[in-house]
Amino acid sequence: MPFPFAHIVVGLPVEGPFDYALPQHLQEKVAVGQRVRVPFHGAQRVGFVVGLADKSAVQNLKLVLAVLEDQPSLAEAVLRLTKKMSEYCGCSWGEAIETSLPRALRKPKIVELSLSNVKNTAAASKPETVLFHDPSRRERWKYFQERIQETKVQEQGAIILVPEASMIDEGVAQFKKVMPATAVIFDKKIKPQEEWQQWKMVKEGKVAFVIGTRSAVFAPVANLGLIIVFEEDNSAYKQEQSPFYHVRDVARMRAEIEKCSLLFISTTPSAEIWHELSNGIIKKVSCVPEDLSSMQLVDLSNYNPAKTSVISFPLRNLMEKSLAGKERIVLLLNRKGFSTVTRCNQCGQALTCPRCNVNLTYLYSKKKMVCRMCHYTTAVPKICPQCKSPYLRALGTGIEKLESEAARIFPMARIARFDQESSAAPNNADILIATQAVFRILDGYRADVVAILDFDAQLNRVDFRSAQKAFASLIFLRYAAKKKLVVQTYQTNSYLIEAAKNSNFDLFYEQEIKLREELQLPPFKHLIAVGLRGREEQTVLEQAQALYERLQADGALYEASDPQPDHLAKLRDQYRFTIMLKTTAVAETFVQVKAILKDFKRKKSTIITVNLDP
DNA sequence: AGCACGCCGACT
DNA sequence: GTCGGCGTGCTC
Repeated sequence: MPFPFAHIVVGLPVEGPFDYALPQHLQEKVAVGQRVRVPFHGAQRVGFVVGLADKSAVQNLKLVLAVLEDQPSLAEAVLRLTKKMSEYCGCSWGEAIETSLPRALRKPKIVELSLSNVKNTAAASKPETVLFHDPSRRERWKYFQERIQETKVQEQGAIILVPEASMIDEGVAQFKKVMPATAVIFDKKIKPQEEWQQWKMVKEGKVAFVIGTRSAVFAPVANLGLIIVFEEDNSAYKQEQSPFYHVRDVARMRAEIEKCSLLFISTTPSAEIWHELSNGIIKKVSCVPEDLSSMQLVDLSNYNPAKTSVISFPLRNLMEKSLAGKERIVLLLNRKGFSTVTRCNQCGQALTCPRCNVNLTYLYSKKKMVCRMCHYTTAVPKICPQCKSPYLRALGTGIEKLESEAARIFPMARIARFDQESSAAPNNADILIATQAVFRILDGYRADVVAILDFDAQLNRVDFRSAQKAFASLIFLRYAAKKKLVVQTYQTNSYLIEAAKNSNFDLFYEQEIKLREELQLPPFKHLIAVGLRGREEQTVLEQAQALYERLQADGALYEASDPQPDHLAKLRDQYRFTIMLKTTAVAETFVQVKAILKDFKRKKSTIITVNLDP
């Protein structure tokens, strides 16, 4: 029986659904999950049909103008997934649907889809969630191939998620070893037209295996048997714009809705995932090998590096021996450029970015001053902009300065540098001096000795995940170094370093999870960051304070913290403050926060964002 | 998000 | 007297 009304959502941050009337000739053609063209607030937009009805409570309904496709581009399971995601991320249902679709379908263009002939076959085995813990990364592909084979045998499809586009090629190559040429690639960097072609192949059931980055989690695989997430602790899986979703969470929702298996393949799983091993929700398959390079600590409190060099004496001795044995060394220092601070010796003024207020980095190679946050670039001043004296000094060591220092200490060594802008690894360097960007090539690089010069900088960050991240990089580097990992630090007796030194994962996670519980951080409570930003510091702060008071007044579901200036309080000419909410009831808190914001927002031109578990 | 409607300053 | 500034409100 044809329905005369439709419930429709749009890709805007407005609650819906909105009711529309269906003209007679469209009633036969329209179905739930289809894209339609609708008039909305004076303009025409793409609407998504989320329901049909035989009556509506709203008077003077507008008419649906056109149906944009013959088959619904949104399967019922994806509709449910996006609905759940919207509640969980604090975005509208329409926004969630829009992010789930290829860019080509966000425009009101008419498309044709052939009907998929994929039959839904239930898997022979019961769906399960598995963590494959493989710190050496030697076993992951074998395990991956076995699971892909299984999925294929059960005539189901799979989604394979990798954190970065650079990992797609390797994934495809490994995939092809078990199944020649039947995977499709999803990544936001490909052209919209190409993305649409790939999407269509999956939607029409021509391909059942998808490999890609973040957005691939929404791929329209019809008979989904398995979702694989590589390195779920990687922060690239978190979208840093609205909707602020994390792939790990969306993958879990999807696995639950579609009753499919979920596999996390990780070197250092997140504390959130590890915590769920204890309650049996996730099953662990462990592959921790016995053989491992050694780890040596250099206690910086015994060697006064600030006065001499960022290369401590023990490290220097070790490097000498290593170089004599024709070994290859990687020195890690996570500061690009030559110097990190340029200060006037006369008035003490440091050169800062006019838009972000952070110290400008001096790039020796380009003879420029740059801001590491916003890439603001300026010429190197000859005199102090404040007092006009000519005594500007470059302080703080970046990798360019380290390079010249290493060249002075080891004049015979071949030295190369690697940072964000570098592409390939040099193949004949004795010493490679690098920032964290080197992680992406280290798997294919023979590094005998790796030394972290500024380990403490990783720990002293405000981010509550800094311990997790620091631990992850220590473990990664221990396996990347063939012989030895050297860590220069003041904190030689931290549990994190001890756990990494003894390759004791249980110790690290036990301590980390205990700490998270004490501080009531994820996974025990969720954080919702309500961020305010604007060009006038005073206005933003006043707004933040007022909003905080409003939130505080209705705070039965959550605890609200005072508005705090962000880590970078001024970024790209905007002042930023965050109010942090802690809660166990995410969806309910979002409903309340949204109600408060709706009533509050009618103030000034301040931008407010809401980010779950930042 | 955008787009319309609304109430206060410099123009023919 | 009007054009248009952005601040605020609403979208079936």
